[in-house]
Amino acid sequence: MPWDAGRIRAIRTRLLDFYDEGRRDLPWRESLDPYRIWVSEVMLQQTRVDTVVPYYRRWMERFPTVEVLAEASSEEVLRLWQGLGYYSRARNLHNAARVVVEAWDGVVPNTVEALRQLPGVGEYTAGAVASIAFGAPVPAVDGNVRRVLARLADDPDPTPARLRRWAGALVDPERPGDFNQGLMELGALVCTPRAPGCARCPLEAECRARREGTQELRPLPRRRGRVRRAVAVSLVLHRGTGAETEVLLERRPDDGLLGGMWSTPTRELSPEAGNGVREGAESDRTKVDEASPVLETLRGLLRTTMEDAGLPFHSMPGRKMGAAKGADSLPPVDHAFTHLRVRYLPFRIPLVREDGDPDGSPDPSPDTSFRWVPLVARGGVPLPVAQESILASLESEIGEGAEGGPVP
DNA sequence: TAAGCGTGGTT
DNA sequence: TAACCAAGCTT
Repeated sequence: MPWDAGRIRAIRTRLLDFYDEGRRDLPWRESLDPYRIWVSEVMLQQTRVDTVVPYYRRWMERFPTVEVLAEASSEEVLRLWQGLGYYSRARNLHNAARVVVEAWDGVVPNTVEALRQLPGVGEYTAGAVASIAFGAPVPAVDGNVRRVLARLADDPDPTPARLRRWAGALVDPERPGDFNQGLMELGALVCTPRAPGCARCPLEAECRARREGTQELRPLPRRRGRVRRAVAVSLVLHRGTGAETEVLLERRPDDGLLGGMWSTPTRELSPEAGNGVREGAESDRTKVDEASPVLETLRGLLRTTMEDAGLPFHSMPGRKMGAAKGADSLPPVDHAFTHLRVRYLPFRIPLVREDGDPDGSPDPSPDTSFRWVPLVARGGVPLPVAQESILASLESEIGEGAEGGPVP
């Protein structure tokens, strides 16, 4: 343990003073309601405070209690999370709310061990909720705390177990929630990853890295894996005209990338084909000649989509299986995930309903994951950012030539 | 233990 | 443009 009892007392006092004077006014600091603290901690996982604030306000307006959240549909829950990323957080929070209502009679459990059992609640979140909402003298080690402690102890790469031990010894038993938030606040505002403000740090006198001049080298950056690159074809089937336009969307499986979110049917190119496309791609539209792997992928995607959604090919008069060649490309959309960079190549195909043909473009049967959704309102379904972008370009394309022409 | 999982801001 | 980062969790 790098600090004796006297040092620990000094750290507690100075940190709590710092927090009392400099704490930011944030919406989740307006009450100690465990549910509200819990939601904020989940939203803040790997996400900036400024980004979270508006989401948090909307969430609390719609889901003010754990009971209200538990009764909501997963569709609406994801819709309110749309744009925040890491969507498993929303699914886990929703499921955890149901657990709290059913197994805990609607009362959020007050121990680290019990909180830890809830889906989406790990060691950090359990400690944060237990200390902030319930006053439990337990540590809460996030990225900020890791950085602050690594510098205080001048340890290049402290293990999680060591960090928990240190934080547990330091936490103020009288005000554990404020102490833990103070540690995080210090990391966020003063003890920053680059150019830390040591001159205004309340713990400067206790900081070994500062004394050694190594503060900017602590802690060691986490090495990250390679970012995979991919090219994918997206099929934008639409029917109707103008404000009545609808697009065919598919709900993605609950596990994996963008789980539970809705999307135009999309298929990745093989890695080799994807590389070829990226090398040749310059224009803002995708050219598809007969031998193009893009066209092959689009053909396969079109066929399986029509089959799976139960749409008859005669809803594309004169085109049938040749419909893919008649597809119009929309502008490519480049999107970067944490571990994946995708170039989406969207193609649109209008499905027409001939007079007297009631099966022109029927609704998919309810047991499929497909649905026709109004383009303008997006049907209220949750969409990933890249899909919003694809649908926006369809809107602007359809808007031209419709009433009034393009918007100035 | 390491990889998978989003997005937007900053450098 | 690319790399890096931000109140982590799950498998």
